[in-house]
Amino acid sequence: MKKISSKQIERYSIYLKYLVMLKKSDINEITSSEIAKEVGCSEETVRKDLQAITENGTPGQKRNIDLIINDLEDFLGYHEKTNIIIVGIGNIGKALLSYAGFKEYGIKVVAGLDINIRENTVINDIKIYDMSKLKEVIQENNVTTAVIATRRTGSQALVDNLVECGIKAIYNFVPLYLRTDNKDVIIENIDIASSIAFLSRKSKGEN
Amino acid sequence: MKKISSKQIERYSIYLKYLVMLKKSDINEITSSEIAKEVGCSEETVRKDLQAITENGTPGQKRNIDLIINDLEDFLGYHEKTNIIIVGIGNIGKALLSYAGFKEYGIKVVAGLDINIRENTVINDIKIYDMSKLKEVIQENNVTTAVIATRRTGSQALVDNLVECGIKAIYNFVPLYLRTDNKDVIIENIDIASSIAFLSRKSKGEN
DNA sequence: ATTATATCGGTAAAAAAATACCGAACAAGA
DNA sequence: TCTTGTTCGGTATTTTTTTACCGATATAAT
Repeated sequence: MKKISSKQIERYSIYLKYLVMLKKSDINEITSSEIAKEVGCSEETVRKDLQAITENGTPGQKRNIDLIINDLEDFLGYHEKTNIIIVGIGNIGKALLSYAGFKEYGIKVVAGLDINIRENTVINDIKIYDMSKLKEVIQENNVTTAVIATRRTGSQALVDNLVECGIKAIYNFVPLYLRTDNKDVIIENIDIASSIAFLSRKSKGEN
Repeated sequence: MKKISSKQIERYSIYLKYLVMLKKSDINEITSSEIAKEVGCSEETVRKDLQAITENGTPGQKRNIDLIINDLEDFLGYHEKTNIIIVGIGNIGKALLSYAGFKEYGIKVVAGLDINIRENTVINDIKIYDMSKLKEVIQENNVTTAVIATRRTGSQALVDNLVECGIKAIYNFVPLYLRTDNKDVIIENIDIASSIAFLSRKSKGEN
């Protein structure tokens, strides 16, 4: 299979949302050019994107939306059941524990972790454990994906620890660039405040 | 000034975090190749990146970290004071109201907004208003940047409304692809759950 | 002072991504 | 059945991004 660029992946997610929306309006077929128009890229780009992950359309015929949606969801991993843990139960951690949006992407938060946790803490039906239980929680739940939202201090050590425990994917809300030498592990660094600051600056023009 | 690509911008943010970390260890000078090694890109890329936003270094001499940090922060907009509002005070909205990370990027949350708000609601010293006050709040605080974290329903209409009220930058946590035809307005669509699902799938290999 | 070392910035080359073009194929209507 | 209109997928072109090369220059050691 051909390599798929990150920009392509972003577009997939946009296509999907658009198609799902159409589906709700009982529209069942669509052409590449219609998608292109909505998304704001060229018709050819859409075709090339779709060719990479779904079966070819028939010339002269519109594409079946259900089929595309299914293949997009497949590609984006929504059909897989994903167990995750959330490490760091501060403001963001708590919000994620209660976030309703996970379900439809197949994500289940199986546990939260933090330091200084009282016994039997539960948020939104999710049990919160003390950090000392980290390895246990990961192994017993067969988790390979972790979201971290701790303070800066010790976050790189936490990453090392998570990798050690068998975590393969880390979604990082700590405003630091965290990394690992382990090539089997992916880390995605998110910095909300930084992104907003830059977005704002960009909107003010002086680029 | 030359055009700066989005990948470049990502790297800037990584450089900055690395340099700030070094600074804390009382390191004051650095070479492009050292940065490259840390970040995992080529030495030439780092130089080209830096050339675009900071003054040239001197051959044979290491670069002054403070200088680079300052120019990076400038470019990324951290030195500007940015007022923002948060629309939609659910889980994520609340978390953002209490998020400590904004300050160091020059961001100040001046108000929250949602429907069905009781009079005099305050969270983390930030006043929460009813949506009916939207225009008022935006204009009185001279806000041009909004974060939205509402439900899906009506979110596109909200965007249209925000644009109407003079908002120029929207950071969107609603899991929909929201857009505007106004070319002066930038919208950045974030979908946490989708990103995590895809990250997880990617880590499991079958790409 | 001279030489060795290592960095610098600019340009050129390579790689990757987006876009445009084109003949072929299917559907619909005459 | 034949014609017209529209979409399809593959290839070619352009654009963007990354990487590599190169002579020049500053520092440090001899």
